[in-house]
Amino acid sequence: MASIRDVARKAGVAISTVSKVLNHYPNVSEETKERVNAAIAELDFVPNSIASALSSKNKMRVALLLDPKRQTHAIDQIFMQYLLGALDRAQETDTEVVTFFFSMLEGRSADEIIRDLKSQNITGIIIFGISKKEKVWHEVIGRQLFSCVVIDAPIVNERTSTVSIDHEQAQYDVARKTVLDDTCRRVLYIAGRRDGYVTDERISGMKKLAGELGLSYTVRYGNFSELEARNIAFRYAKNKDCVVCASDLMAIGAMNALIEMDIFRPVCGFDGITLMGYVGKQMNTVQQDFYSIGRKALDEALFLMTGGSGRQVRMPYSIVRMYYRDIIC
Amino acid sequence: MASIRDVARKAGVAISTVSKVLNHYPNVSEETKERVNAAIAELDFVPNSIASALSSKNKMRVALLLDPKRQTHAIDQIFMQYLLGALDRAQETDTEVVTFFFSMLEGRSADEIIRDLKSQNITGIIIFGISKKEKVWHEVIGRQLFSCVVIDAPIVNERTSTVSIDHEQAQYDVARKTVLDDTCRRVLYIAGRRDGYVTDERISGMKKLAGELGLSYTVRYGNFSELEARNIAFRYAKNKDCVVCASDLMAIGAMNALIEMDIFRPVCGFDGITLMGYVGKQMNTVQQDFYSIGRKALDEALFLMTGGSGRQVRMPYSIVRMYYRDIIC
DNA sequence: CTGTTAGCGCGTTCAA
DNA sequence: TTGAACGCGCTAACAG
Repeated sequence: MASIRDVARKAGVAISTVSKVLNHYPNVSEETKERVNAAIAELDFVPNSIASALSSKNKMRVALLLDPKRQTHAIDQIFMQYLLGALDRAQETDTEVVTFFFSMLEGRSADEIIRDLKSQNITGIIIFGISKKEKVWHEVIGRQLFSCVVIDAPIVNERTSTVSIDHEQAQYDVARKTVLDDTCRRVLYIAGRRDGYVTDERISGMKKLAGELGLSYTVRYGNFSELEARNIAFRYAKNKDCVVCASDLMAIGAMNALIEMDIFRPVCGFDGITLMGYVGKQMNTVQQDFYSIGRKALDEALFLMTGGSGRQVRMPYSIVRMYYRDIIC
Repeated sequence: MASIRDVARKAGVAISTVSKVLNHYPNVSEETKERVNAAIAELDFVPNSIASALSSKNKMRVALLLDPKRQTHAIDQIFMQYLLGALDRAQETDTEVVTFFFSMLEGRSADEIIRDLKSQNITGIIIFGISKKEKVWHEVIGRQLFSCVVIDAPIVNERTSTVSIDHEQAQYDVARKTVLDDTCRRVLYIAGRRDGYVTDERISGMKKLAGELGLSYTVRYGNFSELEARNIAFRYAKNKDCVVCASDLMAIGAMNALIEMDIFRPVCGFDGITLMGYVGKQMNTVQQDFYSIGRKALDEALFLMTGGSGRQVRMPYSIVRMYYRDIIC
């Protein structure tokens, strides 16, 4: 691998000059700039990112934090989209990124985690998925030692931004479509987990809709579990006109229960995971939503790391974020 | 953040001495070792991994390469397990890891990719999922400039190892159980993709079983698609006694077809994805398999990076790697 | 066994 | 506008 020194030699300039060209400094004449670029091209030179990170104290390194197993396995698809979006954007913006899973830091104190992160020169953290009782992480965020971006959790401070869709409105939209299509009056709403931030927002959406249309609705917590949703549907669906679920996985569970009970009720989910059926095509739009959130999260992290203040960022969402299938049985 | 110099000062030794105890060098007296460790503890010192990577030319940095969208979205769960396993092991062995997705390097030539990787001081690559026609990557591997570990693809050279389960045997086992439980004679085998490495191995397993038990079997390629499997089942399942699929997703598709046709046939899948039903519990064993493969892959990368020669590594697999459900309709 | 010295590859003053 | 020189934090010879 050619180093910056080789380039300097070949271009007949000093190392620092090459560095300046590389980092788009203002005070370099067009002529030498061209000579340097020519040398770079000829030598196939690529700056060593580690050396650069060590030298410039302000190289951005951000940690991506995922928790695949906290809620349910089946949302891995969503995390993948988050991850893909963030990594893509990281590459575009020339940002170094480190992937973590919650489990890798489990059992450690906030101090230990902070040291660990600092030792890796990490200045920004993006957290995909955090519940209300993740005490340690709330402390890490609260200390404001890193620029943090939290997805789907309303935590904002000087150095922390939150990125998410408007879950209340989204749930409202989805439920509304389901209810109106079949003129339902009694809704069974299967929510996620009590300790999840979005859970309450989604319930609010349901409540709002019920208020507007004068519906009756029952809320039960399915904890994003297919099995629990199934059991809930078994128990309550019969006297309802439709089932609205806070996740596709739970929608599958509910539907299976309906099939076994041999009754038909419209069911709708939320995430738009691919598995939801061959209808397929349009679901990809929803996948895109998660991808976009991942990208946006990285941008927001950069924003914070370059001095921006924490804020709330709302992302758009696809209305296709819904599932509905007639069941013939 | 305290640096190595602070530690040296506080312990009253030279910087290099601190470095030696940090890296567990042999020639350090117990006494100074303790003094240094005390200073480290007091100052809450954590070595800066970037600086260390820059300095020691042989610090291991390995790239994890995933391709979530190549086959089908629903196997994200498997990739997550791979990733988790590899990252966990990386942390345990103090190895730096960078996560990539195929899409991030798409369209680039082998040379460009190599430069990119080299510039990041990457010496090892773990590829989770590669098809026969990934020309560029085959070239990168062939050049033997990196220590490569390829999952589920039989590529071995001086610097390349392959890690996988015995797909032939596994498919044999799974199919055998399905066939024997219901004394089936005619099997519909829905394979994956023609360009997938494991596809042929699995078909061999099916063939071997058919030979031993004198079964008749038909092979069709479902390309790991739920929809295609569904169509195949619609077309061929009627005259068969059971359906053996190379993936759970295809098994779901096949089952749905059977339901719509209102006929019953045993169906079995392969991956053991969580979504496969509430039976659930035991499926986790299979998830473990993927996690273990991820871990093993990282170990193998380290082995190669420290001078080991490429080889084939076989991993054990759970027989629960199967799906079977009675359908009442 | 310990300390001194020289880099690793690059960013960044500060003179020139 | 350019370049020499220093330093980032650490590892790795080599002396002592």
